[in-house]
Order: sequence, then structure tokens, then C-alpha cells
Amino acid sequence: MTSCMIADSEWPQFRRNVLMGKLPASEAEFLASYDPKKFDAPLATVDVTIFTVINGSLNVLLVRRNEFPYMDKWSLPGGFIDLVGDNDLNATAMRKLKDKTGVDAPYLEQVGTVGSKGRDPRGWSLTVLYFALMSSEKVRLRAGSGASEVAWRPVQNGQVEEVLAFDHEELLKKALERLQNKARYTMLPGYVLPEEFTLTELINIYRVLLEEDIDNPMMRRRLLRTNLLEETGGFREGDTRPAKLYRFAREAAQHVFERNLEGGR
Amino acid sequence: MTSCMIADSEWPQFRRNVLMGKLPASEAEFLASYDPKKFDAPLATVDVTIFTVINGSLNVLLVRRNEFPYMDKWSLPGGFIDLVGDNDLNATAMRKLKDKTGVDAPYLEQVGTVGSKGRDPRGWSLTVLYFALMSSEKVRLRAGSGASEVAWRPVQNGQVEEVLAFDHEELLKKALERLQNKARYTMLPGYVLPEEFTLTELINIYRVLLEEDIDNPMMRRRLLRTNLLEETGGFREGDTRPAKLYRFAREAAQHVFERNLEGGR
DNA sequence: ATAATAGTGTCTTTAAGACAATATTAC
DNA sequence: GTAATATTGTCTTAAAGACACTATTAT
Repeated sequence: MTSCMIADSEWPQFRRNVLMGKLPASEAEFLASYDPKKFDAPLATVDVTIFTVINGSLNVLLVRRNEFPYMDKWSLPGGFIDLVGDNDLNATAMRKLKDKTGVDAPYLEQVGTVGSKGRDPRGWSLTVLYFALMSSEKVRLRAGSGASEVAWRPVQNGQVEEVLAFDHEELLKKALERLQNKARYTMLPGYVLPEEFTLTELINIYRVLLEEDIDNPMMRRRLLRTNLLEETGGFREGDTRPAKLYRFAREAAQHVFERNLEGGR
Repeated sequence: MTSCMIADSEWPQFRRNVLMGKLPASEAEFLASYDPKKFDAPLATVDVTIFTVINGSLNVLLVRRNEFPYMDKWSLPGGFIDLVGDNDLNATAMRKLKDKTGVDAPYLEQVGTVGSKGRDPRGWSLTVLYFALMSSEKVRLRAGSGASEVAWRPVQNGQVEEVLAFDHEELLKKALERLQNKARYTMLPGYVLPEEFTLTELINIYRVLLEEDIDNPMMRRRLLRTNLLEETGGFREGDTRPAKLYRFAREAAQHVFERNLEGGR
């Protein structure tokens, strides 16, 4: 038992200490002699799938890499954690987001983490995937570091036209799947709209995301029943009957409907 | 622009190469000279919250650490990714699970990733959190590497009695929250039962998890309507009327009810 | 027969879904 | 007025929830 107590992969630093006869006696001593860089740690990155709707179709923010590997290929914005500047993972995600768009997103959520031996040619790597929702209105795209170009690209059937670096096509699918699932029982889709919007605009986002027709009266009642939409007092004027403008109450993103939209499932 | 193209934190290895005048010309050349260990990468671990029900109460598997830091403290089973042996994150989670219990779990799901500067005294660290569900029946607990003791511990109000290492109390809460949420619209709770079970046993798990009374007739219909429970033909005999035994169909874990249990929300 | 648990029947309520009808604007 | 979109009304359906009732076993 004792001989296999420390597995090879588990604590290289500890093992090294043991082999050198330097078994630390206290936690303080252990930490003082501990060097995190000697660990066999995977590469760790954060990637952000930023969605918006432009002219009634779903778009995602892509950047063109200007570094190896996958130089000149398009990818989701993302990169390494800044061990000095980033206090936690969310900070990394928000930094990446702001770096490319110049603004904060009204909604940001962690999707999950993908890690494997083969997903990055440099070695074992994992990436913590986020998705963000924002209106494309005030955004001024900036290439920032690591990218030569930034652009919104339309998403169709869970894909963009471009071939993406790494496993980012898979990541995009995962993020979209999460968003589509949540569209069935939350108000998240609204966060791709500017702060003020009409009910029809909001319902149209659901139509785009779920790729199915949605009954306007039903959806209107479903949304209003939550009491998380407040009238701004303003109207959207057009060639036809003006529509009331609404905004979300603060807790709207947390709301969970008791019943899912059934739709085409 | 060019001067701030490569942020300090982003590509130390690349920066080093640039400073040394070794700008690689091709991806192959770049990869050949690439040394992942020179990266400033966070510590990366995988932790698994393994739930079961023993004598009608929710239990979680804990291990007592026999290594620094937090030596002798209880914690969730987990540890470093084996860059050689583990092909992906799920493999690490399954390995940790099997290492302590000797069996595979009928259900394993990634909850999310927590990472920050301060959660580990050794430095910036992130952990990918999983939760697993299993029957405690056939399990033979084994301390395995890194632990001096392994034991099931009852969970009450989202807590165990023991003080846990690192931020594992928080991780336990996160995993439990996910499980409780899913109990409202999935059949996952059943995966803490042995392969064959009665409907009343299954409903009782929901009661334990959701900490509220659940109408037996309602729940029975809700479960049976899915057609994902098949009768085994056997009966559980007791002092009273025998109960039919059921097992899950293969896809039962994926099933999502259109409507949530409302309960005490 | 009684106790105890397994299992069925029935009624109410709520929200989704379908679709008809009305309201308000520009022209 | 018409066209177009916003908004309201009404009916159906399905499942949750509540609770009364029946069924089957051991004693």
C-alpha cells in the first residue's frame, strides 16, 4: 500500500521532495518550498462565445488569430488566464470580452470545461467555455492582442461558414445548445437586445433561436405574467400601430418558467 | 497598436522567443520548439462529489487527505489530471471515482469549473467539478492514493459536519444545488438506487433531495407517463402488499419533463 | 378483521397552445 | 377607407397537485 501511495501523476513535486529526502514537516514549510511551475499542468484557457442578433439573424463574434498555432484561422475569442491580473475565471472571461468589444455584456455564463490530450497541438489542454449575450448596437470591435481581425459572423444550423481553430466548432455548438435549451424556460434570449425593446422584437429572438414559429399572444402573456418586464413609457413608432417599449427588471435573467415551451421536441 | 499586441500575460513562451529573436516561421517549427512547462499555467484538478442515499438520507463520499496542504482534513475525492494516462477530463473524473469506490457510477456529470487566485495556498488554481450518483450497495471503499480514509458522510442543509479542505464546502453546495435543480425536471435522483427499485423507493429519494413532501399518486403517474421505467417482473416483498420492481430504460437519464415540480419555490 | 403500504380514480387549477377578434397607426 | 402590426379574448388540452378510494399482503 505504502509503495503506491503517491501515484506517478499525482504529485510530482511531492515525489521529488521525498526522493531528495526533503519531506516537509509542516504546511508552512511545505508551501515555502513549493514551486507550482514544476507541476505537469495542462494548458488552461478561457474561451467566450459571444452571441448577438443582427438583422434578425443570430451572430457570433469571431477573431482571426495572428499567432501559432492555427495562425490566420478564425476562432472564438479567448486565451490564457492571467495569473497576476485575473482574480478568478469570470475575470478572465470578462477581460476577453471587453478586450474585443469594448463593453461589458449584460449576460455572461459558464457553459463548461472541455479538456483532452489532443485538442491542442501543444499538448494536454483544457478550456473553460463561457457564453455571453449582448446587443450589437454600441459595440466597437477591436482586434486587441492575439488577433488580426474581429467580426460578427452569422450562425446557421449551429455553424459558421469559416473553419475554426482547435475544437472551436464543437465549442460553438455546445454554447448554442445551452442557449437554445435555456430559451425554452428563461428570458435570456432578450439579452441580445438593446436595453429597450418591444414584445414583438423579443418574441422574434425566440423564433430565431428556436427555429420555430411561436404564437405571439401565448408568448406575450407568458412573458408579461412574470412581472419582470416593465414598460419604459416609450413607444416604437413605425408605419403601423406603435408598440410599447419594455425593459427587463434586474432579476429577469434568473427567472425560470415552471413549464417549458414544447415546440418541436 | 503593435507595441501592445502581445499582452504580458498572454504568451510568455512566444514573448520569450521574440525577445530571443527566435520568431518561428511555420507552425511545425513553432510546435517543435514549444515547451508547455514554461507556461504560467494554473494548477488544474478534478473533484468529484459522489452522492448516494443510505438509510433514507443523502450521503456524500469524503476522503481524508494524507498530504499537504490541508493534511488530515476531509475533502471531496479529486486530484490532478494525469497528462499521460487521462485522455480527457471525464477520464480523470472516472478514475478518481473508481479509485475510491472500486466501481463505475451509473451517472456522472460535469457541474462546472471554479478557479481563482486564492482557493489553493499553492497558487492560482482551478478545479473541474463533477457530481456522480450511485447506489452504495456494491461499493467497497478504498483509501487509494492521497487519502488515509474514505467514508460516506450524511449531508444536511447542504453541509457535512466535517470542516472540508480548500473550498470544498462551496463545491459540495454547488453540486448539490445542481442535483436538486435537476430533481425538479429529470429522473436523475433514481440513479442513487440499485438497478431494481420500487416506485415508492424512487419517490422517497425525491422527498429526501427536495426536502418536501411529494404526492405519491402524482409522482407515480409523472414517472410512468415517460415510459422510461420498465417492470422487471419481480416484486419487493415485505410485511405488507408487495411492490412491483422497476428499472430505468437506457435513455432515462436524458429525459426532461416539460413541467417542473413547483414545490416550495 | 386490522394495519400498513401499493396502487387507482377523480376533481381542480394553471399555463401552454391555437386562433379569432379588436385596436391603433400610416397611407 | 386599406394595410399592417399591436394587443386582447376565448376555447382546448395536458399535466401538476390534492385527496378520496380500492387492492393486496402479514399478522
